[in-house]
Amino acid sequence: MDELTPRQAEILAWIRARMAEDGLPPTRAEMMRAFAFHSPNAAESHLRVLARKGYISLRSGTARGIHLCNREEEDSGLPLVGRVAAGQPMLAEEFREGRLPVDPGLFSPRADYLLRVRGMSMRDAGILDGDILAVRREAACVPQEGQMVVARVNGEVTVKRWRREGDQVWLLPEHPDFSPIPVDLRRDNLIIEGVVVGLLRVGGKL
Amino acid sequence: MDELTPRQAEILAWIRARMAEDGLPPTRAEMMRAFAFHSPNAAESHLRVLARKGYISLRSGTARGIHLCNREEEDSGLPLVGRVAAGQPMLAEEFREGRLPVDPGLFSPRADYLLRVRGMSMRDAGILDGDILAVRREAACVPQEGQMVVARVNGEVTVKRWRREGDQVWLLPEHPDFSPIPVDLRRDNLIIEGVVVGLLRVGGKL
DNA sequence: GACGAGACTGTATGAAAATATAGTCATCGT
DNA sequence: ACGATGACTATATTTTCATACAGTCTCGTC
Repeated sequence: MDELTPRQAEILAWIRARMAEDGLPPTRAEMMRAFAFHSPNAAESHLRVLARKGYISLRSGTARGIHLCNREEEDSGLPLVGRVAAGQPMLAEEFREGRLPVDPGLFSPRADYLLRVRGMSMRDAGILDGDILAVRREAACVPQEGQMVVARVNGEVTVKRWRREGDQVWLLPEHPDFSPIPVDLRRDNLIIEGVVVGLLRVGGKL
Repeated sequence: MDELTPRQAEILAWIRARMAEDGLPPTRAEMMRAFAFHSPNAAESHLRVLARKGYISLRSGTARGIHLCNREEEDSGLPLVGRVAAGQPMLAEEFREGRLPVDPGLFSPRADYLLRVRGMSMRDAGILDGDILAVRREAACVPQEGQMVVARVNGEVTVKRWRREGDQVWLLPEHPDFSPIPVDLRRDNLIIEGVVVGLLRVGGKL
């Protein structure tokens, strides 16, 4: 996919906006008016370039025959992250299990990604093995007492309830067979990967 | 909103499909070809009727200026049903708590509606009070052993695990404080309102 | 049996839209 | 200094489209 010049990007953005707004791709004449061109050919040649670079496709001979070639990335839904290896960033490609068609705004605050839960340590909070958590990335922000967080302790990712007493943090499981994880903020490396804002269970063992 | 004739409904359905398929509303000529009309005016007059009845709107003077007026019903997402009173149909307006932007196809089999859970009788299956279940309507179909169902026993709606032994059905809770509900198919009135295909927990007490 | 609504045919017409051709002007890399 | 590229102006030429007008044929109903 070729790079766009600023002008081309501007025009593509406008086309996107127009199509989102009123559902119909623009004509050359409409583009001409919008950008104060004095010739429909200015629009035509821009469309040609955008088509050549793969951002749109044009159906010849048809009115408003402009079709957006969607970047696969900004599709829709949220990325689902599976097992995360120690030391690797959360959203690294290797751990993605795909995307689920979930509206980020379904949760409040909105979710940034989905994480598949392993293990039963949060069973008594109604979170079972295989469940999918909706997670809000809360970069460098202190969680509320009792909030459920996705934390990374010395590289290891875990989902637990948050409790803090000064420099001492406790990551509390919700299952009698598991023990709280003590974290000393002065010694241990603690990263908050996000707070849990929702839960999704689909298929399988309902 | 006026009723449509079968022919009009057929044409509206085709327009919907066309627009979903290739993103562009059809022209009169395209409709003419699709329905083997011999005159573009056949298409034109159908569009006029659909517009008059409020199913579409037409932008005059613009190519492909057809816009679908979305029935609020089939908007998107799924209806969320709250407390259901005895004897009333599941999807009656009175019990709707609104709609959630959830893709029905997120679940498999696909969900038909969402139901908010009351009580803790399914706690040990990871279903808590206030949780939202995705339910697939399974009209007149026998559930699988052990499947979680939304059942209506003598008018009362409940979510339980299904177990059948001949004419005797047991609706099993998943909580030691609750007792199985015995249902005698010869005496009791049992309606399966659907099977549980997913779970959603959003906001609040995570 | 007249009447209107629904579902068309058949023919036109002008505006809307795609698209070609021939240039201008500035910028950038070689 | 030169050619390629980007961003246009200006004018034309077809198609493509929306849309009007004048009918036909078949129902159901009043």
